[in-house]
Amino acid sequence: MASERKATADPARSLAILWRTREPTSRSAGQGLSVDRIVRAAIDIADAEGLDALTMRRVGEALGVGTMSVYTYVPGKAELVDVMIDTAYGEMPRPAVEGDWRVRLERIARDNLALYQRHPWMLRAETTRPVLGPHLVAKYDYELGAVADIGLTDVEMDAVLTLVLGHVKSSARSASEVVDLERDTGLTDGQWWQSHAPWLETFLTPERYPTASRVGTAAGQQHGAAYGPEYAFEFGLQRVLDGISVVVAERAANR
Amino acid sequence: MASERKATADPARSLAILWRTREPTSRSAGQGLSVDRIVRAAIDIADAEGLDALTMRRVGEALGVGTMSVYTYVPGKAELVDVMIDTAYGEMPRPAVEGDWRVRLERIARDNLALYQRHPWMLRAETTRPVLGPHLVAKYDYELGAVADIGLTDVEMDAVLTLVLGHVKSSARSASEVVDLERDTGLTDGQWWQSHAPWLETFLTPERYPTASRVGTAAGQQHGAAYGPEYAFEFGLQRVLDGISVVVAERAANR
DNA sequence: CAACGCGGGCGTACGACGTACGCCGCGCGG
DNA sequence: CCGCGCGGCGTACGTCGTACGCCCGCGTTG
Repeated sequence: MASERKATADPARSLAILWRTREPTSRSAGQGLSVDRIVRAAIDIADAEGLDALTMRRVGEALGVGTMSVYTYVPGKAELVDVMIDTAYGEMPRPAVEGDWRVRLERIARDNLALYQRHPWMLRAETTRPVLGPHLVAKYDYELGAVADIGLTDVEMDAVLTLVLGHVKSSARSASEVVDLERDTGLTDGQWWQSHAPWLETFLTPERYPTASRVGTAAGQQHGAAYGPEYAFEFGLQRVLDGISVVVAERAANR
Repeated sequence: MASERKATADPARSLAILWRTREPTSRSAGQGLSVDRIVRAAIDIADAEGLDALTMRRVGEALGVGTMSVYTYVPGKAELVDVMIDTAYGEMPRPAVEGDWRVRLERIARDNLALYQRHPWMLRAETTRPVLGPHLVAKYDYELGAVADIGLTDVEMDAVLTLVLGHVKSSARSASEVVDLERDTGLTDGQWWQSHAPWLETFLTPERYPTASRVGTAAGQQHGAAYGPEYAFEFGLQRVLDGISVVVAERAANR
């Protein structure tokens, strides 16, 4: 079986917790510590102060409990983060959406973007393959429903979803970087570009980098206008959906 | 100016190193330590053993030098990583490609994918906004050239590039996860899915998750056939390019 | 009703890590 | 030929994740 996975979580351990393989003992029922309380506290910390502030000691403190007590319910920090991620997926809405596949996919994209904005730490935590917890599976099932019955093969359906969600994640990451920057420097994105303008003019000269200097300036002003990442998200999303509609139309024609 | 940025690099410091603001002293010229040697050693370590193995002590050892000597040339680990990233961008090819914008963009996508496969640590390191080093700027300038003169606005050109590169990065990340998994568990991706099959059948039942179980199985078999992430990359890339061609055609018609 | 055993809770400690600080000793400019 | 500046580095501190073993109180059993 698995062996010396070191800096990374043991998927089997995470799965056991996620699917509640272990029933609560008579003792632990009621008050006292529990996986749920630990996960909730951990998510609160990460939401408020970021992944770097998420410390096992911090989690213990937040629960009024010794650091090592947390390890009674969770094998390690990596597995805790796995459970946090699945829990976050669990809080997403899954409404039945009126409209065609494009409307549904667009809705899914926006819901996922909102999730990442609510929990920016997910963008840094999801570095390894996500563990197949119950909420992730439910989310996957729900989202696949948006592209079912439009003539795609199963593998294509998966690929479409992967493409859309990948774009959302990229965009969310860009947006999150802007937020981080503002928090860390106290400058808005526009002010930041402006404060670096003299420096940029020194090195990013039109002679050396003709296209980059022109487009970079344009994109930078866009940022100053306070809707840089949002524009990239919207533009990219429409392009992706346009591209998907090409295959969908193809399949419909060949039916 | 900047202030208490803690776990993150000081961009001004990184920029100073990247653009060679400091000229080499008479003493340091010749043999001895240098930013270049440090960065080269660090990249070698990260390529071979991943970002987690990249330690200031490790870098010192690799150069036959005390740990703290590294700090003479580099203000800290975060800035070192910044310089590593820009250096990696510097080794990318920038050929003049024959063909239309689609051929050029496709080539760019493949070159970037190859970069991430050669340096998987970049996928985990590029979590904050990349520092505008000389090689990144040159790369940006080169890649913008692929979509210049096809009727897009400057902001749209930037958005197109962002979209394509975002897709490449997402795909590269998926592919890298598969490689990591194989290294850590000794199982191929297919074997891994197979070993979890009984478990999946227990929880991922068609009754509870009708679509997910069917599509997940199909996608899982695709992985077993040893081209999961590659397929997602190719499929997504063609969709993205299709989507871009829609705007391009629109612009051409309205000219 | 009493003794027991087990499991939740946790104090201490260890081995990483990044890096601040201050000391050397070499080699160049005067 | 001398002094000093700078490259090089040994030590040490604070932080992290977590292994290990102890304690105490509860639920179960005779």
